[in-house]
Amino acid sequence: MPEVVAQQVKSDVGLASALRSSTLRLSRQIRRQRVEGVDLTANQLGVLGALGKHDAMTIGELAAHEQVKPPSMTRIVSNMEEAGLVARRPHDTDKRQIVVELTESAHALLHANRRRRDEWLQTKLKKLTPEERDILRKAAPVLERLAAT
Amino acid sequence: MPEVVAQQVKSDVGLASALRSSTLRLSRQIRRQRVEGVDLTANQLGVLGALGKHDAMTIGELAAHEQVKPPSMTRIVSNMEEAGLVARRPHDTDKRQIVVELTESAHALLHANRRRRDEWLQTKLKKLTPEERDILRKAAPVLERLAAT
DNA sequence: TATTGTTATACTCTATAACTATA
DNA sequence: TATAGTTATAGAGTATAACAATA
Repeated sequence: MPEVVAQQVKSDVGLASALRSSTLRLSRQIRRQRVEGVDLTANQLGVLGALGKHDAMTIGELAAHEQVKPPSMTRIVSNMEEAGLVARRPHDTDKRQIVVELTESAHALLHANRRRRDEWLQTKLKKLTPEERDILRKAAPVLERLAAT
Repeated sequence: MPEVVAQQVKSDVGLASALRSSTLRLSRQIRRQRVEGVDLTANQLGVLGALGKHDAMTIGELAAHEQVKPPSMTRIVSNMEEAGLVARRPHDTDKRQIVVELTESAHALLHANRRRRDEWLQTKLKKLTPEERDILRKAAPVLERLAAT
């Protein structure tokens, strides 16, 4: 019954509720799409994503970002280093700190994951009507603004 | 530079990419909003959500849904039972199976979480322009359709 | 003296294998 | 004989406490 949905969405309460449920559901499906053969833990994926954005971070920064304690992050980074995903190097000025960076293969993995998810989403978008795609095209910049703040 | 965004979104590739990144980012922020004082593990939250949708599920169904092995689900359910979130009862016809249901307080918790997230989203929506909200109102049913399939 | 990261140790969570009850 | 759930045991991951190096 699309009328019900449309009516709910007229109010701001209904809009928030509709956006919440569809965003959460869609995100779960997107997250499921990733390159096979490489199985990482949730925290490893988090570190990968954080380093993909911030380029270089210290152990402490990564621990705070992923909400784990420093000793745990030491271990996580060590495992990822063994797997060839990250590299440690000394901080430029503060010799106590350790800077962690992504390796080339980790960058490639991130890129491949992103591509796979986009391809999956594209096939889903193809199943919509042209009018629906138009609506989403207009909504995309708004959603980006909503997510950015 | 909004022009760049608008131009990217003209193609289906750009639309998929924009939807992917904004959906994932927004969902992370939504997930962060929840009632305080009640800290549950990811799997406990998953069980809570699954039971919220399907009302009553067996241990085996929950294990498959949360992608853990039956012995792990036995433990998860036992912990949640101690916390007063779920209750076990025997299956109506098959005495081997155990049916798990949410307690009243778990229903209340789910409801409170949903409300908190909606309120948070509403304050974010208020910061948009009326035109942007209109665009989202039109897009909401499309997003629900996209997430539903 | 404070801070960053690591090591040592204990605890929690999950999986595999074995067991019990029911189909 | 097969299936659903539980129990026993081992392995992976995280946290707290103690430690080393540097600020």
